[in-house]
Formats: sequence, structure tokens, C-alpha cells
Amino acid sequence: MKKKRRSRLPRAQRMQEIMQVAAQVFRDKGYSEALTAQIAARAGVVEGTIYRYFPGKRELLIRVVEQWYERILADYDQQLKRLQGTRARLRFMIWRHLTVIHNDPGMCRLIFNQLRAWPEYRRTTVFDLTREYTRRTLEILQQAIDSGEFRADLPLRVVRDMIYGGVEHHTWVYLRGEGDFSPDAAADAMTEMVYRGLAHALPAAPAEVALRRLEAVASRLEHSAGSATV
Amino acid sequence: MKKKRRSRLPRAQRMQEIMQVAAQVFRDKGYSEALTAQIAARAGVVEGTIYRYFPGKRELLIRVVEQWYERILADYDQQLKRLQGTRARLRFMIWRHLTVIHNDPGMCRLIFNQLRAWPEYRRTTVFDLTREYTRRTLEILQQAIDSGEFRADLPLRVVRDMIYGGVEHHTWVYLRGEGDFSPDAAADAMTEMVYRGLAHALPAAPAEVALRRLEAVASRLEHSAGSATV
DNA sequence: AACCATGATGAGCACTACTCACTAATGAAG
DNA sequence: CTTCATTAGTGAGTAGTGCTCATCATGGTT
Repeated sequence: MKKKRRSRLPRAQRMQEIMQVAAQVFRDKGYSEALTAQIAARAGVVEGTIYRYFPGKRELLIRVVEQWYERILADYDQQLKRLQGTRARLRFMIWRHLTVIHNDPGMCRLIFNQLRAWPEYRRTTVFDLTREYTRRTLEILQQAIDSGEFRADLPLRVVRDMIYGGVEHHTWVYLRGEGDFSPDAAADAMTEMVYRGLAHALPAAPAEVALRRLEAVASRLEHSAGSATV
Repeated sequence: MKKKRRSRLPRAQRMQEIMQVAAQVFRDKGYSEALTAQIAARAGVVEGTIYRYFPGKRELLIRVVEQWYERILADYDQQLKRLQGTRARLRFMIWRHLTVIHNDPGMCRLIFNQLRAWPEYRRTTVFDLTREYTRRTLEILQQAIDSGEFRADLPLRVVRDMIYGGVEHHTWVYLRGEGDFSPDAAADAMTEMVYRGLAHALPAAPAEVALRRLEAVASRLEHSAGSATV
């Protein structure tokens, strides 16, 4: 005698429950192996119910990823603001990305393999937020150039691509569940690589370069003094 | 009265025809949008015929990509052997990868988004060949280290990841059909970046040492100021 | 207690990869 | 040339999956 309990939840709550279950099923099975029937079953509803809240399976994944991503990036800015100096800030951006992947490979796999390949990707907040944060990396590099710490003869876009692409490439084996990696070690190496690639070359130290760097030092000292008094 | 002409081709030839058609349909539509029915229709056979030659749609894509990839890499070695010097050889590896993507974005999208995410990927010759050629890049780097041209204090794997990951990241917008890129310009920038990142630093001039110490002083002040305010 | 907006249902549809019993083209043997 | 075995090719049909929609019933409101 299987009497179905039909609990009637408020819209937002039911939506949340479905998304939470969906997130886990997507993580475990991957997008195409995750069945709407299974998501529905685990959420304690019938398949049709899902479609009352989401236009389709794709949109469901998008919403799930968006929510996850927003949470991930919540305290990003505060942590970054606390850090001083190009090297520390750069390393943080790299290390953070590596760590996110290390902590939730299932979700990252969904983003890398599915979401990013879809045409809807561009109108996703994941797209916007990603742009925002890669732009932040570009800013760090640009500031280092402005202060004379970095040379300006390499296109920063390419440097950014080597950073983010390098991170992903480095984590692939792990993402396929066939190995591990150290976010710390990788972050150190990549930061060092970028730093050396962009720092001013040593051989010729013309007066102009020396002056620029002296000015940068002076500016930093002024800044330090200012923040110290405040 | 449409009497179907049933031409009976030798196994190898029919297989080739199907693969050729499949390659184009996959390129145009992407994996999941490409229908076996459409591939069959364009190849002038019936759907069931495809399954006489391939175990399934996935395996069909795998075979298609394998054949394409083998052709792509055919003259790789000869071109590389002709080049002398770390910089030229390194640039060639990068430039070549960029150019392959630029020339056949549809096929590369299939590899990046589909094939590489499947569990079968490891038993693919695409996997083996890719390993082989990224290993070749590592060899170039290692040789430069052995000859004293490069320093040995960075993990080469990470450098390789920044190269190949950087290439892919750089070509994304293009792969989504929303822009273009220059293989030459990107190859130049990336080569330069790697070169600077790994080349030995020249002995520092006295002025340089003085600047370094000034910068260190600034850094210390910043730190004490920062910890004071916090 | 009556009402009704709306959360939830579940049978069924459309589509697609894949199967299999069967058909006939081809080339060799008699 | 005829016969026959081999096997390329067929196409109707199946299973599984995302998705729809007419209908039910629940829980807050009046």
C-alpha cells in the first residue's frame, strides 16, 4: 500500500532542493550520464516537477553551476585586498584557482567540459564572473608594469592565457581521477615563471630603467607611510 | 518507383566513406548534435550500415579523430629536425599547435570538449600521440638545461602545462567562433615568455644590487606597515 | 467550511542511438 | 552460363531519455 506523500513546498525551497540534489548527481555522473529521472527520484519528486522549475536539463546545470560559483567567489576580493605586492597577489590568484579545482573537481569538470562549450555560456553569470576575475589578474600585471616592476613588451593577454590555461592543463590528470597535484607547489612554480618572464632583464641597467624603479620604490614607501599613519 | 541502388563496396572503402562524411558532420554540428541518421544519409547508406563498421557513435568519432591526428602529425618530426637551437625548436612546437587549431577548429573542438573527457581517451592513439609530442617539448627544455642554457630550478612539467594550456586558453574565443588570433604573434609572445622564465640570469651589476636592496627595504616597510594597521 | 491558486503528478510523446532477422549483390566453383 | 556461398547492406523495430500537458489535490486565505 504505497500512498504517495505529496508535500507541497514553497517554490524557492523546492527549487533549492532540486538544485542541491542535481549538483551532486551531476558531480558524480557527469552531465550526460546524469538522468533527470534519477535527479527527480533522489529529490523525492517526479520527473515532470523538475520542468516546473527549470526549462530543461541544460538550464538546470547552468543554475547549479552559477550558484556554486557565486559562493566560491564570495570572499575572493577580501582575501585579495589583504595582500600587498605583485608577487603575493599574483600567486594568490593562481593558487586560488588551483585550490578551487582541487576542492571540487567534479564541479570544475562540468564547467570545463560542458558548460563552457555550450552556446548559452556567454549569457551565464559564470562567464561574467570568470571575465571579472581574469581581468583582475590582468590588472595586477598592468599595475606592475605601470610601477616599472614589469616590462611592457609582452602582450598581457597571452600571459593571462598561460596562467589560466596552465592551471587547467596542470590539473587534467587529477580531473580525470587519475592522480593528484599540489596547489602550493604548482602556484609557486607558475608565479616564479611569470615573474621571471615579465621582470626587467638585468644586463642593461640604463639610467632610465633605474630611475623608474627608484620612483616605484619611492611611491611604495609613500604608500606604506600613508597606510601606517592611518 | 524509387528502386534503391545498392552498391556493394569493399569493406575498407565503405568504412573510409563513412568516416569522411562523419568527420564533416561532426565538425559542423558538434558531437551530440550530429545525428547518426544524418551521417548515414549523407554517406548514402542506411543507419544500420554504420553499425556494421563501428561499434557505436563514440567509437566512430574516435576513429575519425585518430585518422585526422595521424595525418596532422605525419611531417612533424621532419620539420622539427630541420630546426636548430632551443628558441627556434621551442617556438616551432608552440606555433605548430596554434596553427593546427587555427586550421581546423571544428576538429580540435571535438578533441578538447568531447574526446578528452571520455574514459576511452586513454586507450586512444590520440592520447598516445599527444603524450609523445608533449614529451618532445619536455626534451627540448631538458636539453637546454643540460647544455647550461636554461636553469634547472623550475619543474618542467609545469612549464609544459603553461605552454599547452596557454595555447588552448588563447584559442578559445576563436574555437567558439567569436573571434580570431594570430598563431605567429602568440607563438612569439609565448616563446619569449618561456625563454625569459628559464634562461639564466646574467650576473648583476653593482647598480642592480643597490636597487634590489632598496626594493627589499621598501618591501619590509610595507610589511611592517601592513601588520601594524591590521 | 468553502475556495482556489498553484505545487505536484504520471501517462505519454518525440527523438535518437542501436539491434537483428532478413535480402540480394558479388565473385568463385562447377 | 548456372549455381551457390559469402557477406555488404537493409529497414523495421526497440530501449532509453528529455520533455509536455491535462489533471489532481494541498495548504493558505477568506
